[in-house]
Amino acid sequence: MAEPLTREQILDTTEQVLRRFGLDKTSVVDVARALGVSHGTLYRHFASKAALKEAVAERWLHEVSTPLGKIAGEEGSAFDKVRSWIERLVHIKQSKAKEDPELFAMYNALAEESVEVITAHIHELIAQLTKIVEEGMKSGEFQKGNAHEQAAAIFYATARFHHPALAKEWASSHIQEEFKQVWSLITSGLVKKS
Amino acid sequence: MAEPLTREQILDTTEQVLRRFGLDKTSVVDVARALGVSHGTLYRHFASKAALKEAVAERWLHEVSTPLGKIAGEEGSAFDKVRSWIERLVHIKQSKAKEDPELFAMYNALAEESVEVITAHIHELIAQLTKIVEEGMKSGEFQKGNAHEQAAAIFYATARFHHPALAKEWASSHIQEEFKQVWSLITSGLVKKS
DNA sequence: CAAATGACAAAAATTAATATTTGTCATTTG
DNA sequence: CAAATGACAAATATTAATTTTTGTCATTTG
Repeated sequence: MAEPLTREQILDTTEQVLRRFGLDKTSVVDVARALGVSHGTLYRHFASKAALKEAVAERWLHEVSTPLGKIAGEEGSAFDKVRSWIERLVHIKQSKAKEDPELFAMYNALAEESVEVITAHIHELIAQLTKIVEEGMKSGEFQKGNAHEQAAAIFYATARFHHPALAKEWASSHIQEEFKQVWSLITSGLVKKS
Repeated sequence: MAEPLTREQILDTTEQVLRRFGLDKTSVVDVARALGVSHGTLYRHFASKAALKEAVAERWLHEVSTPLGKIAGEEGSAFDKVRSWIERLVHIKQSKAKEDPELFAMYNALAEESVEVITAHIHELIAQLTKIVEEGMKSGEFQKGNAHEQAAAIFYATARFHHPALAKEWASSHIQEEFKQVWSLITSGLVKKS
């Protein structure tokens, strides 16, 4: 307690308080109380409540992008990797949503308050996918083309299964099947090969 | 005014009042006043305020499904038709959202209150698409398979461009390009043809 | 007598007074 | 003297009293 307050300590405690009280009911005073400091102190570490929430959102999104980045960095066929990557993304989002829907909704609301944080997160994810797609184009597994555009297309074509705004629909008993069908459409294409 | 009140008259006026006052500020009394009747009268035509709103939502969604149904019924190549159908769907949604975002949000909120109405609407749309896909499979334009599943996959893979929950993202300057890339991915597929 | 009314109770929403929260900064503490 | 405090004003949110709204139904109207 005599130690100086760190940014990570504040973020840990902020998350705890947010989980207990919820996004709307959490005040800076609540966070300060949980840390045993005055609320003025928090303003020496974060410029505003918005900046504090932004930092929490950023950290939460890194929990998604970090394991995915590992998959993108592995060895192996690009086809297997792109499939693992997307399936992992879908699984992370859907399992968080299923385990604790309220908490999932709260973190998403938190993230939505910080457009820039979300934008950076999406760019990071598409950059990871781009890397895999580039490999697949080089190895001859995938059709040649603009890897970044192709990666974005894969990401957006699967949005139904990982975009938080569509989380309500993940409760459907067909969602797993639908993902498989979309994935098959993306990989094989609609049009008959001549 | 001596004429008996019709269901369509009530729905027309309800829409007018909703557009003026908004979803939250519109009461059954407001609608009755605009019609020049007592609010008790409306309950002889609709079981509840929810039922009245449901009927408005249903009518609004038919404005989407009706023109699309015409495309599905036309003559011509299945490939052209599936493309026209999806492009039309995307265009209807995005232009409504762009022209009057508040009104678009209101009608969507209205529709979201009636899960069954939305479910029926989506089923109708996918049934239309299924018809086109079936033709394409018969004519040899498309790969053979389960037409309904394939239609659903096309619908869901393009959700980013027509699902109202994602309307915020349609303002992006890249949205048109992204649609083209997703469409090309869906038709040609990611994997290199041997 | 079919269609509409309007008075009514219960539920829901609004309002305005009250209290909390955010953000600042001069002062205090170790 | 760097780090933290706490008193303060302005902005925001909560609460509880008041009003409106929903839905019903016995009565009225054409």
